[in-house]
Amino acid sequence: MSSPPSPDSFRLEDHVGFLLRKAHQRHASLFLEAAAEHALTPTQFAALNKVVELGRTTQNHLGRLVAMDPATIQGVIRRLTLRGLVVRTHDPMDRRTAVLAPTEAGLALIGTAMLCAQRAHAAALAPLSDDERALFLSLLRKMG
Amino acid sequence: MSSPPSPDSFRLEDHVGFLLRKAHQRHASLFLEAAAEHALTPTQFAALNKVVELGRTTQNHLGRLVAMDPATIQGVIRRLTLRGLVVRTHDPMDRRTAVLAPTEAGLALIGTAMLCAQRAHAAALAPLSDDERALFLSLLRKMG
DNA sequence: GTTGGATCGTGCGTATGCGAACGATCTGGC
DNA sequence: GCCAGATCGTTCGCATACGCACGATCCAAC
Repeated sequence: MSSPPSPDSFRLEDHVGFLLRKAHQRHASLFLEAAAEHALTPTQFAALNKVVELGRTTQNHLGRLVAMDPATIQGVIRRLTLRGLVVRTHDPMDRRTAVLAPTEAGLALIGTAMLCAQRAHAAALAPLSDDERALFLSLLRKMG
Repeated sequence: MSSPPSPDSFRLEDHVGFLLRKAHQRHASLFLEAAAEHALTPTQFAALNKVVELGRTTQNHLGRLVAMDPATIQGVIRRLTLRGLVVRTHDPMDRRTAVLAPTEAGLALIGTAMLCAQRAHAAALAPLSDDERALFLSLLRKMG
């Protein structure tokens, strides 16, 4: 039934990938603006937020929770550690792992950072009505 | 009314930014799998697709259409040029610009690449019903 | 206890993505 | 004709993002 793709029928602007890329870029831009005072990226915030929530985790485990592969989470944690927001220790029971925990500075930062995240969240969803927002979020969650 | 964010009330998993990042990653992964035969990234496909559609464009103009800033589109076009999918010429009327056009190889590739893109599109939307897909896409478009 | 497979973190290479600064060029107003 | 400001493309630096290969370590089965 569907016609084969051709320069005439194919519309890049109707594709999920393209729309997701644009929406993601837009949120990232809004987040960086909202969190400019902390110079935190959305990725760094996600990682720091999870470290605070868990109190104590393994690096790879954290990565799985925030959807970052081991190579990516390594760089993110390195930058958070350099800024003194997270500390890395070692588990004598498993010498492979890097155990992460928030520092005082990390705990002090996360509160206002959450406010920035919520501003970015609201700004990104601004084009939608309340009903649409709830719907959009539930559909996004289904996309897993 | 809303309580201040705290480690208790704040849920990263409910935030647009986090969900958008995950959904975008998922689509990118599905696209790379679907287009593995061509070794095309979603970004490269978007750029190539638009070059074919337009036939002839300026580099920055193309970048605006596919939502890539000048620094990004430069690298994307360089890689497409190196692979012989796009040619860069110059407009004698405006010697600042780089005029882009698809090559024969680019035109030959785009057809099957579109099929790959549609497979990735369908796979990414697989968790949603038909109605949900249409709804999700329209909401995504509103997010601008 | 040894060993084979799994897991952890790291390093490298490559591809987006963007801010900032830059030289080259065009354009409008004079 | 000239000049101020805009536009074009490039470069650099930094931050995700991921595949791959690697050494170190753990664990389970024997």
